[in-house]
Amino acid sequence: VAATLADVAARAGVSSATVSRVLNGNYPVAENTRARVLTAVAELHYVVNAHARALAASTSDVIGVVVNDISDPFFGSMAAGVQAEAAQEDLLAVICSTAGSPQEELRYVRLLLRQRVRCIVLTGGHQEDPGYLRELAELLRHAADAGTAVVLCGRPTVPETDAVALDFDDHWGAREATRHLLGLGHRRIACVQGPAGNSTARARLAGYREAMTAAGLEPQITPGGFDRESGREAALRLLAGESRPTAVLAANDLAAFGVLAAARDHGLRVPDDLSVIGYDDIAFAADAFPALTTVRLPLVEAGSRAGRVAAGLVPTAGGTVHTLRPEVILRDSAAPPPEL
Amino acid sequence: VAATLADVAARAGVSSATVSRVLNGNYPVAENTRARVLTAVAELHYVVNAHARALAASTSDVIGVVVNDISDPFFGSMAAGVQAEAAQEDLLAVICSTAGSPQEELRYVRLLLRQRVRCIVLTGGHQEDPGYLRELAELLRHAADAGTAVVLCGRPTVPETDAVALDFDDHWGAREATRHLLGLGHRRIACVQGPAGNSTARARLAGYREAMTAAGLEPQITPGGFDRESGREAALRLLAGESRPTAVLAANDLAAFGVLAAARDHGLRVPDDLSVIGYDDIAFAADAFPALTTVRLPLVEAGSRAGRVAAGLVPTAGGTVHTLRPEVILRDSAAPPPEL
DNA sequence: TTGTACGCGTTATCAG
DNA sequence: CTGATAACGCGTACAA
Repeated sequence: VAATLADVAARAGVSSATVSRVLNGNYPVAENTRARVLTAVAELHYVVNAHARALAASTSDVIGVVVNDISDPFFGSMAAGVQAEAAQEDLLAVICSTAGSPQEELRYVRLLLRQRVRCIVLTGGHQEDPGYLRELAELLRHAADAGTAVVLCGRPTVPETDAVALDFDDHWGAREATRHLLGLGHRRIACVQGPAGNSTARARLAGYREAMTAAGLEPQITPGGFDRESGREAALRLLAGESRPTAVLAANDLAAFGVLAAARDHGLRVPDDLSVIGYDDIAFAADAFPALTTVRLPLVEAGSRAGRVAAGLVPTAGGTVHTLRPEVILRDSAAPPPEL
Repeated sequence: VAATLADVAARAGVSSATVSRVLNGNYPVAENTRARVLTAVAELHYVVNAHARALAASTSDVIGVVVNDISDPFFGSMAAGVQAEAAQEDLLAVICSTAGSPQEELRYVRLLLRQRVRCIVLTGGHQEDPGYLRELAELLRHAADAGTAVVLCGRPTVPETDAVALDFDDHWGAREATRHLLGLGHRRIACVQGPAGNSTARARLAGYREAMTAAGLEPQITPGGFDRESGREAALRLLAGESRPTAVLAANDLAAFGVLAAARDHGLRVPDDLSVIGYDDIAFAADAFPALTTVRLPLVEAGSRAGRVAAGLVPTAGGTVHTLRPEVILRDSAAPPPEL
C-alpha cells in the first residue's frame, strides 16, 4: 500500500535511479525532471523506506542508548542530551531500559547490533561482575568489527575494548562532599551505599572512605541503593542504631530523598539535627525540603558530548577516557552538627 | 566485515534458506544440521541484519514514541511504560523529543514513518492549532494506509483519524482538585495556566472554571506553563497583585514546585498562608516541601496500555477513545485558608 | 527435511 | 543529465 521508488518513477516518466537522485540531491538532475519527480512524490505520498536504504547504502540513521530506567532523571537527563544532539543530525535514538540488569543490557546491545545502529551509548555505572564484563567486552569488540562505535557515558571504560568513555569523577565528588561535612564539624558521618557491585557506587564510596580515613575517622557504611526506598530503609537503620550519625552522605539524590523522609519520620530536623548530602543534583533536588545540598554532575552535557561522538561529529581515538568534574552545590540540607 | 546468512550457510555446508529456518525456528530442521548451523553462527559471530529482514518480511521490530521532553518525569513515566511493554515483545522503542514544538512532532512522525515502525505513540497534549492538526491528521491517515498504527497516550483523539486514544480526564481532575480547595473553605482560588493552546492545559483550566463557576466564584487565571520557572513567575505575579489568592491550582507539579518556591520567597508558609495543588503526581511530589497535594495520573499504566496496543497485543477498533480517571492525592500543601 | 530462486526497495556503478 | 542493472541480506513459495 506504500508507494515505492519505482511507482514514483513510473508516474514521473523517469527511471527509479533518477528519482533516487533528486531525493538525495547528490547528483545533478535537470530542473524540469526534478520538478516532475517531486510532484509525483507528493501525489503518491511517497515515503522513503529506511530499511531498503540502509540495506543498499549500508548505513543507518539510528543510534542506540541504553539506560537503567528512562523515568529516572539521572538517565533521563543523559538521554535527553544524547537525543538532542542526535536530532541535529536527523538521527533517531532508540532507548532501552535495562532496570539495572546486566543480562538485559547485553540483550539490548545484541538487539541494537542487529539493527545496525550507527553507535551505541551505554549510560550509568556498570556491574562489576567479571563474567558480565567479559561478555560485554567481547560484544563490544564484535560491535567495533561491525563498524558500530560505542560510547560509555557516565561509566568507566571497559577493559580490552576501544570504546570511548565519558566518565564522572565520582571519587572526587564524594570525597569533596565528605570534606564539606568534615569542614562543618561533623565527625560521625555515615554513607548510604549504592547498589552492590555498581561501579558508580563503588567510586563514590571510595571517595567517602578516603576523606574519612584522611581525617582519622571511622567510616560508617550501610547498604543502600540508588532509589528512594533504599535510602529510607538505610537511614532508618542508621537512625535507630547506636552512635547515630550527625550527617549522611547518600548514594544519590533519590536515596537522599529517602533519608530526608526517614529523618522526618524520626522527628529529626534537617539540617539542625541531621545533615544530608545527595549526589547528582537532579532537577528536583532544589525543591526537596530542605533544598538538598548535593554534588552536581553535568548529566545533560555528558549526554550531549556522547551524542556528538555518536553522531560522528567529533573525531575520537578509540579507548579515550574523558573525565568530567562534578561540583558540590551548597544548599540547605547540610549545616554544622548539633551542639552536644 | 559482518557475516551474512550466506557465509554461515557456506560454513555449515547448507543453503542459506536452511540457516534462515533454524534462526527463525518456523520450519522443521533436522537436529544435526541445526546443530551445525548454530556452531557456524557462533563461530562467525553472525548477527541478523534487521534491515534486510524488515525489507524481506516487510515488518519492523521497532515502535516510535514521541514526547515533549524525555527528562521530564511526566513523559519519562509514560515512555517507561511503553518501553517496558515493548520489551516484552522484543520490540525496540525509538524515543523522540519535540520540546513541545508541533513542527518537530510532525518531522518526527515523518521520520518514524520512513523507518516503517510498527506503531507510533504520541504522548501528552497536543497544540490546538488548526493548521497543525490538519497536517497531523493527514499524516496519520497516510500512516494508517502504510500500515503503521498510531496510539495517542495522554492526548485527545485527532479528528478525521482512526488513531486509538488513551486520554486522561483532566477536566474531571482539575474540577475535583478545585472542589477540594472549595471544600477547605477557600474562596480566592487562582489557577496557573499551562502553555497557551495546549489541549491538556485547556482541559485542566476548564475543570477549574467549572468548579469555580458552580460555586458562584470568579475564576482568577494567570498565564503559566508546564515548567517550574513558569509556575514561579506566575505565582510571583499572583502574590504581588491585588486580592492575593489563598490557594493556587498549578498547571502541573513542576509549575507547583515553582509556586512553592515563589511562596517561600514571599515569606508565605504553605499551607498555612497559601494552599497549593499540583497535577500529575510525579514521583517527587511527595518529597517537595510541603509534600504536594496533587492529582495523580496513571502515567506508567497509560504508557503500558499504549505499549500493549503498539505491540499489537490488544485488538483495538480504530478511533477508540479510552478515558483514564485521575485521583486526587491529599498531602500537606493544601489546608483551610488562614483566618481573617 | 532441504535447496533454488525470486522479491523486498534502495543505492551505486557504468554506459550512453 | 539519465537509464539499465547489479548488488545489499534475508524470507519464502515452490520444487525436490
